Amino acid sequence: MLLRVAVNTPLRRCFDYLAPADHRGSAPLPGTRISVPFGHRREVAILLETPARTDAPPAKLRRAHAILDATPIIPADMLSLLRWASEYYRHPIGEVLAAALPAALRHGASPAGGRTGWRLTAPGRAADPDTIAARAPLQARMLTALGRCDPTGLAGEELRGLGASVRPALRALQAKGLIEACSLPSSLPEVIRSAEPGPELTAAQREAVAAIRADFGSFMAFLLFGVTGSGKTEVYLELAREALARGLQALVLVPEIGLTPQLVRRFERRLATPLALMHSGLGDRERLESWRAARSGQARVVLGTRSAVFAPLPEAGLIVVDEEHDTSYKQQDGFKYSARDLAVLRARRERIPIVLGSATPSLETLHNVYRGRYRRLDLPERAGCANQPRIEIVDLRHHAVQEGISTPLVLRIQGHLERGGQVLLYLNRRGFAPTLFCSECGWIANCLRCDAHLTLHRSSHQLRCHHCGAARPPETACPACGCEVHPVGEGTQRIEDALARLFPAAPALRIDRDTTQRRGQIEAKLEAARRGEARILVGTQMLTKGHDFPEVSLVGILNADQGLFGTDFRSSERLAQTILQVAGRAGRAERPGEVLVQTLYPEHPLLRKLVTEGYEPFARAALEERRATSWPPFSHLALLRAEAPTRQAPLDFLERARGLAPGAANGIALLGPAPAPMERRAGRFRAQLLIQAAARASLQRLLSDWVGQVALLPEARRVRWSIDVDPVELF
DNA sequence: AGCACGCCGACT
DNA sequence: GTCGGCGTGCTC
Repeated sequence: MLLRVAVNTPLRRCFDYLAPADHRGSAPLPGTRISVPFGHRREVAILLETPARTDAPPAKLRRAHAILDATPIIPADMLSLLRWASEYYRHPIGEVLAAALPAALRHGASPAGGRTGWRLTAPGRAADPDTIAARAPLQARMLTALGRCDPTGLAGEELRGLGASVRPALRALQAKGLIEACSLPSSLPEVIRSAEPGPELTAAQREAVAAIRADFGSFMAFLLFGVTGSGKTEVYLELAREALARGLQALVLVPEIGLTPQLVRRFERRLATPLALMHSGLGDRERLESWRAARSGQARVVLGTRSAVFAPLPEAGLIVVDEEHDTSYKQQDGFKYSARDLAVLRARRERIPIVLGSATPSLETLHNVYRGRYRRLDLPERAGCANQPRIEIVDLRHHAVQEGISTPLVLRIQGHLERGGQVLLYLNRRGFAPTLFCSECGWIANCLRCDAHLTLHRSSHQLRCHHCGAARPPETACPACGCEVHPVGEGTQRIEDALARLFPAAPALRIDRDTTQRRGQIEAKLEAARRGEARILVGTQMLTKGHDFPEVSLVGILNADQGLFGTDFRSSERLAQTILQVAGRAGRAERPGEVLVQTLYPEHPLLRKLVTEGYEPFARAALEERRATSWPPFSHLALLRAEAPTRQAPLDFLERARGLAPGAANGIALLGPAPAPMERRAGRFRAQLLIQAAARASLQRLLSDWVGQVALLPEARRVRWSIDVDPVELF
């Protein structure tokens, strides 16, 4: 019997093995774990099929060590989705499967049951801890503790509190036959008895729920297009409740930064059901626990970030993707999948409805609505009678600006503070100033390893590179001419300083990656902000995603221009989404909100459209622009990237790769090779080749042969390269 | 990607 | 005489 398996390696192929010597009976099913010898190592591989014959030379064919599961660890439908994704994103199947499974399962953990722990054996129960207390006090304490929890047992972590070297003590007790490993019940949190009632739904919310409910049991993709504050989460909760009532599981995906303790508590309280959480902050053990809870059906709701799209759900009934426009759904390294796109595909294959929620949907999703692929549901009103904030543009060419804050904004801040409102200022730049500059000779503080300026961080007295992390003390004088150097531009630190001078009576709070490095710090800060301890909040992205500040009545966007003329075709879409997401923080309670957007280009047509007419007219205009210029969603992209310690190697590799591609046919254009917009990063030179195709199918046809050939190029060995299908970042 | 093999410089 | 630099080749 032959076993064709996927091994966790970057190789773009499968490997065939003979069944283990002791194997009897029928063939194992695809998705089963197989322990195999691989080179000089032992690997846990995943069975893909049991072919009748193999092309492998007989001399190389080896025997698998063991078949590890009686039933597949990956169900057939998930395995098929993953194989499809491996093909579509051109990523090696072994790594795709590895990304979809908790690492612990590749290290021999059991897919079933609860956590492993320790409990007393019969001799252990009979033993008297006091007899060993003198020579082995830790072992004695363990026996006592396990005696109290007999026969359930205790987890290793629970025993850790008893002393320093827990592991050897456990091993000694096990060797004496006093304790044994056992399986513990799952550690899901205590379920709250009764679900807390939610607010009464608005008419629009009720309509949305009814429309989606009518499609339970079949595939349909919905765009829940709800302005910020319209209560999309209430719709998700109601739908999840409906799924639970029907005995189905719900999968809720949120952006990286959106999975906050408040959101988890809200789901727990309102649904009164065990949740499985899946996010990057989990350890191997916790990840395994969540995976088990989802797979056993014990968890009825799975709440997670990107990778939760691969959660096993035996009774899947509904998928929700909140803030579907968020770019964190696209994995940026390794297996570069889009969790949002795979979620839609998963819903289609499992014949269940999927809800994509956003106040600022991606142009791709809107395009799918306009051409009838997705059904649209609107939540046009803010829940709880708050009005939409009014957005105004401040022309930076016609107003004095001190430290990045224009006079009209200063006056407006003053007004709102006097009336007791809270003010939020958004600036997508950390640090004190974007760089240090000599006005005599033009010298600029540059990173030695990147094509980037160093950012001045005054509080830590450092120049830091935000791209490679390098840091050094700032120059006191220009190294080129000896003249004085000055910080140029504004970062959040500098704004914070400026505010302290402009509004000494109003305490300000800065929230960015620099002030919230420790875990829980951001929660504490947000809580302080919500309690109104700070009158002015200054922050980056972190401040804007999903957090509510009911007392904020004025929002200032300090540097809109970065997004207006960015390097890629998505810049204006991003800017619009950022402006509206930040604006959404204003006026959530009864107070109407005001938003001021500072710009040097108040006449920019898309910005005007956004401010005067709103997101959708903006989006329609932006889509027209995309159509005219043949960018996605009116074309389909793949990006071949390469990097190496020399400038030439990536370009040579990409040039050879380009030469392997069939000539410009089938509406396919090859753009490049060209150096990346930031050519040098962390000491490596980067370049890229963009493939643009009129149709997804022709792009896939090209990639299917080409990527394999590219991988075999001798030049490929001299660079680090990767392919990104449907790239979100073009640098 | 790992990992082993292999072939040339500075140390005991 | 060996430790170890990273080029090259392989993983059923």
